[in-house]
Amino acid sequence: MSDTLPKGYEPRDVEAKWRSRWRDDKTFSPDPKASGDPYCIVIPPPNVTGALHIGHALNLTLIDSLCRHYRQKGRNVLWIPGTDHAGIATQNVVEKTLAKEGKRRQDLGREKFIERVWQWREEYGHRILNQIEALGCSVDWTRLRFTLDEGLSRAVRKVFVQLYREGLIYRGKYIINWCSRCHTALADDEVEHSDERGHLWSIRYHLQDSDESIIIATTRPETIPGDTAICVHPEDERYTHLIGKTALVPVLGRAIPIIADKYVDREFGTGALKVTPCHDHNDWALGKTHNLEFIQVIDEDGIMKAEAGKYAGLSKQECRKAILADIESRGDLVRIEDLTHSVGHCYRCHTVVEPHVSEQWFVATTKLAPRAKEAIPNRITLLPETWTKTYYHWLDTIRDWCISRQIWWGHRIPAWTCTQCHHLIVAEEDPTVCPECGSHDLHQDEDVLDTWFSSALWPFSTLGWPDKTEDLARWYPTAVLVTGFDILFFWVARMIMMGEHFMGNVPFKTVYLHALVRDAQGKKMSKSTGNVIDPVKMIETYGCDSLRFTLTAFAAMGRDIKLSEERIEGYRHFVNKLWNAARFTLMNLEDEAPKAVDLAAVEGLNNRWILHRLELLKRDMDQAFEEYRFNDVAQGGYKFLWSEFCDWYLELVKPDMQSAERKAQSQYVLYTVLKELLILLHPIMPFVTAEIWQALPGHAGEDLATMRYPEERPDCLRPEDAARMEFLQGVIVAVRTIKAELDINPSHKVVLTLRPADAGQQELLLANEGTIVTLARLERMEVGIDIHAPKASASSVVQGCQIIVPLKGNVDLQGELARLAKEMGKLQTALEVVDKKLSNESFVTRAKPEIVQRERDRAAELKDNLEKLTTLQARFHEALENGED
RNA sequence: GGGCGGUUAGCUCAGUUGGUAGAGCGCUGCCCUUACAAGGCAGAUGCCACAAGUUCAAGUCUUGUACCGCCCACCA
Repeated sequence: MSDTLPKGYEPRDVEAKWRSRWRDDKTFSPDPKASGDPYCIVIPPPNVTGALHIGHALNLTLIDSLCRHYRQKGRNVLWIPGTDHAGIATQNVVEKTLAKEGKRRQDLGREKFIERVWQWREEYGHRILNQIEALGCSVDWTRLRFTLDEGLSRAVRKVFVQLYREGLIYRGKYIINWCSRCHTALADDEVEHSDERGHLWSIRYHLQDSDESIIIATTRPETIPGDTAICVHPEDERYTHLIGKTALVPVLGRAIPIIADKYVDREFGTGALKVTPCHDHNDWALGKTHNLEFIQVIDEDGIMKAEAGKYAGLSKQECRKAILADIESRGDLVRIEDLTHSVGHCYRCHTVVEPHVSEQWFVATTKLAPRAKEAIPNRITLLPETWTKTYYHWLDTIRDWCISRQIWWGHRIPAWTCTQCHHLIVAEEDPTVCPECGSHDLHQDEDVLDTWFSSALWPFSTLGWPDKTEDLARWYPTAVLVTGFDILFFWVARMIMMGEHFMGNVPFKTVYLHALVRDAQGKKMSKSTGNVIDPVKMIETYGCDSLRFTLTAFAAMGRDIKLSEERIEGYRHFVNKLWNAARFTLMNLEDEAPKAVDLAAVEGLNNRWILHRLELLKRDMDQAFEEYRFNDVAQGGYKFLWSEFCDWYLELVKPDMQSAERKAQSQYVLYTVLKELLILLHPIMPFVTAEIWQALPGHAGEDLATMRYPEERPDCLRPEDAARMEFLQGVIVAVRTIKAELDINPSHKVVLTLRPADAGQQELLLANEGTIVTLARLERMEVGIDIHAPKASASSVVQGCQIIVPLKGNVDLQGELARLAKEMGKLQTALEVVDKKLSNESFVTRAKPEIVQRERDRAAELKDNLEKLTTLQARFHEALENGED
């Protein structure tokens, strides 16, 4: 006996031990020259500001299980870790800490502030990395990257400059989304819309030199000073006579034209619309097509500008009040209605986003979109497939991507303006002199790039691009991208665009979009709702493997995960089960590894059966990984370990351990099955499996993470033996059921009489007498096709074999009658169903012959079992009436 | 308005190519059988949302309906 495992599994110590071993040994740092097909995954880089949340945990667990699995399969696996500088988010965090000191970033100045952010990152930016490690991720720490590190910054510059030269990056004055709190432009998809209750004000605009007037409806009266037109539908009879006339802006009295455009919805409001090109996206478009005046009245801090006349200097909220009061006092406020309308908010700080006109940089994604669209499904497999339509739709309706941000933390835009001649220089290296006028007085653009700009380069920049590195040649394109569907547009689509453009090839061959993790009620987890499950806490409480197994078991493709702590607790039992199965195994092995035997020729139905099941499991799990059916991977392992290995095989093998002739080979089978099972489970639960592995005789000091997937053993596939085993299981279960249902104590040893259906069954039963006696807990058993049995017996039939348990003395005879009746009833209805099918002429002629045959076999068996039970029942009645036997 | 998903046991969900409905948790009863009481054994519970269609055969394929959820667009 070589029990070196402690009685209880202690995840904390074990996990710490293996984490440091994997780190110190650089176990997951592959050599690009090593053999094996390349398999690379880049981490979706978490924000440096971030703490590991349950969504990361799911994402990283799935990626890690893939990496570990394909490493076992002999692929040359590289998983690159890293973090994202997260421009706005990080700047916000550091600004908050500054605010506690009573300072603003402007007080420090740009340079000092950035220094401060780096300093913050040095201190706190590693938290998320430690958490990634705590989750057991097999990343290569020697290749750790950061979106703002030196190499990636070079990549960003090169990309920017090239796109600029190709005309795919341009600068221009456009209406963009402005967050006045973050003080920066936002891309369209950084704006989150939500419905809010507001008001719709109907306001009368008087016509110039006329008594006529027109009533418009608006939700934002504060923009009235910026009105430069009124627009109606060209076919709206209420207003056709006014088209071309001139109206006056309320209070300010400025003259504006009344124009017509089909864009106007006649049903909404009054059917007349005020046009404020500088403060509304649609009005901007109207302004462009109708060549209107552009008057900006709200500045980037939300303060009314001089153009707003008497309202200048007011906040936009104050202005709204003031202008409404003025309009009302003139009798031109016609109506106020409640209105629920959607309002855009900053995805970072949730401040209401203001449409704002300013000079910004754009990537012409409209030009890059077609190739990215066509990549799927031709060069990239998108899973689940259902996202393809959504992806296409987004690319079809895409607008150019606003990439400049008016913040300090990020990649500064490599563009300089000559203060002398205003020449614009875009260059990879900082220029010192203006090529036009020779001036040295150059001013770099103040803006930085959208964080997602550097993220878009992640799959090749992390591999060393723009240098021609060995890594890049070896591992690009990467194998698969695993991420949440919420960043399909932010990130995935843009990586495809950039990969195609700069590498001439897609960045990954497969995209697997996993679900969102929700709470038990299906609500999104959020700190404010207070329904978050903290993975770090879960790891501490239940162990990392429990958490990982739970997440994997629920990761069915295309479906959200509803998670609760109870489920994690539940799967901890599974970890424990594995641990104890291993302890049992070790207790039954010697100090040395058992001597190998020819597994294809091994004796014992138990051994042949479990080896057969193991072969099937190996195939199934491998296939499930290939198809990203993570839930099936987990379920397959669960079922095998618990329902087959523990519930049956370990019980079946116990007698062998007392048997001189069986012991040696059963020890080897037991050892082999456990070992291979550990390998199979390792990708999902790396720690507990690694710990058990090194405790196995012959494997001391070994690291399971470096072991290969078990070879197939086709000789061990024995469906006939599996069927025999199932028959024996059926017999054992039948006896247990009789005992349980007739309130016979399970430990009460009965004499079992078996009347097999044929010689084959008889032989099988006799050959496995020990097994049956032990597992059914018998005094002894008697076998014979016509063997005598007491009439006062409980009975059952399994595959035609009669199971007879004598009911001597104080037993519930009525109970047995009821039990028999119930069992026969079940058989009866089943038989009726099958008979009905078989008597259906068209079924017999049209269904596949093998299906028909199966039904016939089934009918025959049901009929046979039913007849036998009927006979047994008759005997039982006799016994009741006439006394014993 | 456009798109997508869901509806299966009390709860949470699996159900690959159509061929006898499954798991976990929970529940009931019995059992401390020396790996595990975080356990073992046995049991109960389903008009697979509704309707029509295709088919010998539908949880599975087609169409429609209802309810729930998500995404995108618009919202003066």
